[in-house]
Amino acid sequence: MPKLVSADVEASLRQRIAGGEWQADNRLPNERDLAAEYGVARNTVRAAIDRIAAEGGLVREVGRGTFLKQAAPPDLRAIIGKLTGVSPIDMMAVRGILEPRAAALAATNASASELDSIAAAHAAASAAEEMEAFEQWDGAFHQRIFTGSRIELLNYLHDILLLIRNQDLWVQIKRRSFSPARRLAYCAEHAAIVQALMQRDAGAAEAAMRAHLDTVARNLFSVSAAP
Amino acid sequence: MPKLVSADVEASLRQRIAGGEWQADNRLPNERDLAAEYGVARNTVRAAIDRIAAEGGLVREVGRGTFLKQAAPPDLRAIIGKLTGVSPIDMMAVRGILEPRAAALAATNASASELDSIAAAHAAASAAEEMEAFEQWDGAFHQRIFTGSRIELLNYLHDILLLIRNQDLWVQIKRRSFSPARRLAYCAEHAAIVQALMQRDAGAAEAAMRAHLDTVARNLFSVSAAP
DNA sequence: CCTGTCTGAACCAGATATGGACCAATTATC
DNA sequence: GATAATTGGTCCATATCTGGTTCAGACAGG
Repeated sequence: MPKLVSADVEASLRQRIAGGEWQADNRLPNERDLAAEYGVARNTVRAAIDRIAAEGGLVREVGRGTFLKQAAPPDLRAIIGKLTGVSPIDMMAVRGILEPRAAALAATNASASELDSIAAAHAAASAAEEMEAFEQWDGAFHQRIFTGSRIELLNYLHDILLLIRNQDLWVQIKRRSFSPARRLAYCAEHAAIVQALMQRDAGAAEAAMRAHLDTVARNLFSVSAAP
Repeated sequence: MPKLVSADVEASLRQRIAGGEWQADNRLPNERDLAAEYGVARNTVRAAIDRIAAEGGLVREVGRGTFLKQAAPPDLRAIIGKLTGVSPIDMMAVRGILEPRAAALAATNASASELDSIAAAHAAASAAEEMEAFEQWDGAFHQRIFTGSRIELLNYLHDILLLIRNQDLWVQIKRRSFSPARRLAYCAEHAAIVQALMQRDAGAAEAAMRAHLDTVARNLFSVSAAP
């Protein structure tokens, strides 16, 4: 039975914090008292507090105590939960902010092999006949541009956007807007981006990406797909 | 009839998992307890769990236990893990991409009350003497600009950035770079942003935000804080 | 007899918990 | 101002809990 005690303590503390138990003076009981209260060793309580404090919800000060931060930080899980309900309009707006800059950064920062990898994804997408295969390589193309930007965090944010993009509702929207003619148009725009990247022309890459996203947005939100 | 015992255990376990018996903490009883509960040898229980785990429904961790694998998709978990290790340089690069655009959008999209709320956060930050209070209002100031952009997804992405910003390591970096003189400089730059927003001047808001982030980045990455 | 399953047991290695000690910074007390 | 008490920070040796592995033997069915 007595196993993963610190996880239990952690859960209990989180609950009590959320319940406002110590909001009066923003101060938690000291570690020794908490350990006694829970009937566990101090190190166990410390492990639990460590995990909560790592997320920024608590501040510890030697000789003073452990304190609540005034504003509780948003929980990542909750954020992700909200992300699932994001509208396609918002999605394209954010892509319109991130991707042109990512392309510009990739033009200057990407290694030669990264550029090759981007070009390869473009080639594979161009060769794809079916929508599924095209979608996959299109996703890889954009992903690799983010990788080429050499900004890790930017890459992670795009991972999150990809999660949204792969959700059912989004997939349906994409399917409705898909047509062979549009696929060809996308490939031509991709080619322009690749060319700009290869020439290390940041401004051109940014502009080409912006034009591409404009096209995608226009197609996504038009009433029906062209025949 | 000692036959098909492990199959029975397997079926029972599957049923209990599906029934949500252990969803509270995602954790199954340990193998020895399960064996005792079913009146069976531990090896038998292990064989049953082996088959369930092979399908990916369970994860076993030596020394910890056997857990249900249902929570977040694995790629999401990976993203969460990576987010905690992001470098400050990356962080500022991404802020430099997102925030000026958010400011521009807020200049055109924010409601009057949202603008008031932004101005209020600026005023509170200006009035704050201690670093902690200033940090809090500074965070609120930037957060409210994202809210004013009226792009939900942008707001969520900033939540994620805030999460990183509230982590221990990041807090230490900020503390090192903090000084009263710099706080005053930040407040002056905030004032310029607020003025541009109030005048609904998207271009000026974007430029003011960009200048502000440049200052912040320069201060963060300089060797030491000014006296 | 041979095969497959279950039993009961032992031991391993990794993760966690314990109980204690000492340190360093802060605060209260004299 | 000196001293003591309080509090978080760090470390350690030890114990316990957990899944991982192996083995010898029992037993049923072909």
